[in-house]
Amino acid sequence: MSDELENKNISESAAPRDFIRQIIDEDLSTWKNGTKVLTRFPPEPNGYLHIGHAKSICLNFGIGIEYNGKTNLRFDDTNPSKEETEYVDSIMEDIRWLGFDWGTGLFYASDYFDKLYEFAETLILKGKAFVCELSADDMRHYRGTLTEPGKESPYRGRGIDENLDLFRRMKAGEFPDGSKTLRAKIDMNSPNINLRDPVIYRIMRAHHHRTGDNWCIYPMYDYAHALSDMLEGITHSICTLEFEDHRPLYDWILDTLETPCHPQQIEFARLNLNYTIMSKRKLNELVTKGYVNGWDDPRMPTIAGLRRRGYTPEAIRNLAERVGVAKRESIIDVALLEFSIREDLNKHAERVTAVINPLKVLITNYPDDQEEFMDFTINPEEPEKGSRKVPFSRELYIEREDFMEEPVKGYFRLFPGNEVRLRWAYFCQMYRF
RNA sequence: UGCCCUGUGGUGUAAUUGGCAACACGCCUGACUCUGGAUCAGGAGAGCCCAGGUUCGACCCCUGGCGGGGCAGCCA
Repeated sequence: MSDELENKNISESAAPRDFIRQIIDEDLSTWKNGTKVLTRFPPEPNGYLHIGHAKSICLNFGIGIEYNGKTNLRFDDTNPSKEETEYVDSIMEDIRWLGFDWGTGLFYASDYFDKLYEFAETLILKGKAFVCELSADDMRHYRGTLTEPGKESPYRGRGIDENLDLFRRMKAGEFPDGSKTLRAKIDMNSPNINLRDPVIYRIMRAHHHRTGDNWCIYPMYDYAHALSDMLEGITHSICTLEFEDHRPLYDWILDTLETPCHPQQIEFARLNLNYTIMSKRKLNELVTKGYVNGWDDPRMPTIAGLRRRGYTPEAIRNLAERVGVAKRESIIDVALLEFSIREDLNKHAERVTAVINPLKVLITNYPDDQEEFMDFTINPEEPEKGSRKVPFSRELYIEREDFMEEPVKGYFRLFPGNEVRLRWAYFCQMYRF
């Protein structure tokens, strides 16, 4: 009995699994995180979500649902100079509209600013971070190039106490913007540029949408992201390909801090659609320069735009499922997006009829004084939706396109001598016109 | 010319992980007097980037090439 059940489950879940789900299956079988599966969707609130984000949302939240796990929504708000609350509101609305729910898992990277700061001091105490005074320009020169190793900053050898003192004073606001940074002490000779003593804190006096003016130093993405994932106990941190080279840094941060949990970062290829702009920067430009009427302009590939355009959440979710998940960069044909909405609309949209370009038809053998109401099925695929009544009489109108005086080959609609069926009504034949 | 990733029909994604390639979209043909942008039935289209190697046998393993993408923000 139990064997049967097991086999059934196996065969039912035998549908092609993408490599991420395969990794999760494997982790579950090796009991890596027990039975826990916790993902997260971490948008930066600096723009509206677009169809590309939808793929990531469906992936992350989809996994949360399938594995009986959860998915957190975490706003990655570590750069106050470009983030706004208008965006966090729109992002939440769009995710809900797509049909997903983060439950109690709503967070902001800024929720962790205090803890992040503590971790930074710990790094300094461990001799793994130092305060650097190189200018942005100098730092770039010291970094080396893709083919040449970098040079160590002259400030790299500072003592722990001095670093700690300086970092505290950075936080206290004693130094001007850009004058100092806190850097991880890793390896200036690394072939991976992300490991050449990356900046983890910068001084920036900007009003933060949540913490106001409490801080004048803000953590960098790599540092904040790894630790935020860790603090939430994320098991699988799914992101796009361009962060692949950042994974060693992600791991270095958690390993060096010897954190109690260490999420696994997994990268997949983002969605690309032909003829479609998928860059937040460019979409932002379209909006701010007034080329379109806002982020929800129906011409925009944003979730809000698609919604106004008439797309349904189902259609978008189906698209995400159809395009799959893999690591190779690809460009999906918009025809697939269009197919998804046609399919969904064909299945669920309620039909009504209208004659745009009318052509009068006289049913010569139908009584002049009679009128009856025909049942028009609202949606043939969903008969439970019932029907509505439409009058039928001697005189009625059809679409001009449905008639051709001289039919071309293959024309099956009304033409002299031809008999056709009037949908949901009678057959009729044309004698004169 | 450093490091990382990637290379299967037109476009995407698969192949129970060594036994000669499936699914979806698109395309073509036929059927249908009730949405012809629908439905149903068929079909064409890749021999898996290339070259060696291992093996009875490789899309799946090894070696070497070639192609595509990413990385030098105090952005994410």
